[in-house]
Amino acid sequence: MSSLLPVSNTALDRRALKHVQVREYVRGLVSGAAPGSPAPSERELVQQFGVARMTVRQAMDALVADGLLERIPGRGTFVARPKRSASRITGYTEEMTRRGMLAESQTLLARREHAGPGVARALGLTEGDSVIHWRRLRRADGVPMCIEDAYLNEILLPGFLQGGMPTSLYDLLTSRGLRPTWVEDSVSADRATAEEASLLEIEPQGIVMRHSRRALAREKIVEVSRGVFRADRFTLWVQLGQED
Amino acid sequence: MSSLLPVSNTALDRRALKHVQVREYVRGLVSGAAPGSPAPSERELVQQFGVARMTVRQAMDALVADGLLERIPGRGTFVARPKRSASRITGYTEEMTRRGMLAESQTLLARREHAGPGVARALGLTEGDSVIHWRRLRRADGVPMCIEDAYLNEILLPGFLQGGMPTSLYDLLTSRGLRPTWVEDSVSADRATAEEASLLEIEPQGIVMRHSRRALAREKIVEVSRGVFRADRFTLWVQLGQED
DNA sequence: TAGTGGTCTAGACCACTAT
DNA sequence: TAGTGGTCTAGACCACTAG
Repeated sequence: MSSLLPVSNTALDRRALKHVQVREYVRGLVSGAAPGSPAPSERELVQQFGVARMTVRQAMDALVADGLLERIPGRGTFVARPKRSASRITGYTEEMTRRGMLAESQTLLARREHAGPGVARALGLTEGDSVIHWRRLRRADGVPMCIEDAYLNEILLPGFLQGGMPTSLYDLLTSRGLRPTWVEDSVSADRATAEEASLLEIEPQGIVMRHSRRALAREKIVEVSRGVFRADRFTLWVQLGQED
Repeated sequence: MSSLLPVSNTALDRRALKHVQVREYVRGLVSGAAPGSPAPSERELVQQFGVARMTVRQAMDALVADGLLERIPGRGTFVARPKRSASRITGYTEEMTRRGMLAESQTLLARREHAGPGVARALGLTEGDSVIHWRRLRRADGVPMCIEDAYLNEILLPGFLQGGMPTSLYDLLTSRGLRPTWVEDSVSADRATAEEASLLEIEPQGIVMRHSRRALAREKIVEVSRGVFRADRFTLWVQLGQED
């Protein structure tokens, strides 16, 4: 089904596990291939790599579990068409960029505070513990879009306030290995307060969407935030996927 | 680690695959067990079932992939603590019940219509195709909460309008094997129209949240809906999870 | 040291698909 | 009939953990 390569091209590297080598070899073949195109058969890979079939199956199992390959009994193994997936967990900058808008932020406040009861509970800390409070006015294509208050667990982010504030919190969290892998969001609709209306440049009592988020990375709460969005310029989109 | 059972208690049923039998046996042991408690060791199961170790590993691999078990090299296999997962895909009835409220619905309209351009595109049909249009006023604990317009692909739901309308659309879809496994939602905030305000029993121009959904089952669009929620009584909650 | 999971071998038979 | 993936065997050696 696929052209046989000389063994020298797929020679085993003694330092790596065999099933990993087979897996990564097949992943390379498959990445970029059109959905439905055939992968090498298991017995073909047994020949190429000189390993047992169970070893090849272990490699292929991983790729099938990843959704890259699809097995069809009696026919072969094929490149799977990408499955519809759930929304990626993003912050404001990434989300607006994805929508083709220019994301800008203006820091209104960035300091260490003692956690009040609400923030402490949300961050899983004790009242009075040190937290980072970062308030920004966030624009999209130059127009005010959102006022965001983020509270961060300072223990997880030492030196955060010294480092010069980044544009994207999520980029920074990613670089520290703390990109959220689970979030709980709530969204409601309300009228803006006078201060909010002024900052967002909307009419007094104008409609806003209030967004709250608790974000976890490595089973720890790294971010708690509240965002107030102009309802006339913001629609929330969410995709949800479920197995079976 | 676990008490040995007489072989007769775990005798092999010739009609079922061995790895499935081992898997379901272990699943039974594990369900309800406290996180962290040990599962039988692989070699123990080899003895009990009289199968090869690779067969036991195949069974355990499935449970590990399901997130029920966790392997710790050198120590054993243990009941994993449940991982935080994404929101379950639900309809109104299920969601309100989950929140501890009584969900009731009043059908305002249920009929076959010819799809307009918007609905046709959303359902992946051609303009003029037959669709089911179902409009309901939905209450929670007796109070109006939402006006929902659902459009359904009639080809996927033959005889739908004849069957007596159910309370829960998602229960019906589930029973027909068409429970959505992927949805795309959008949520925005707005002022109610006069008709909406009247039905929802809120002040004219009161604030509402507009929710739209496209729902897929078996790679086909089964439901397209729009809901208008009273903003004073409804907050949207979403959990999102991501691997790594 | 005994027990665990991780990896790997070299076969085997089956049901199924395509030619 | 030849090839495929699905299942299964009966061993083996390794690194690691715990008493």
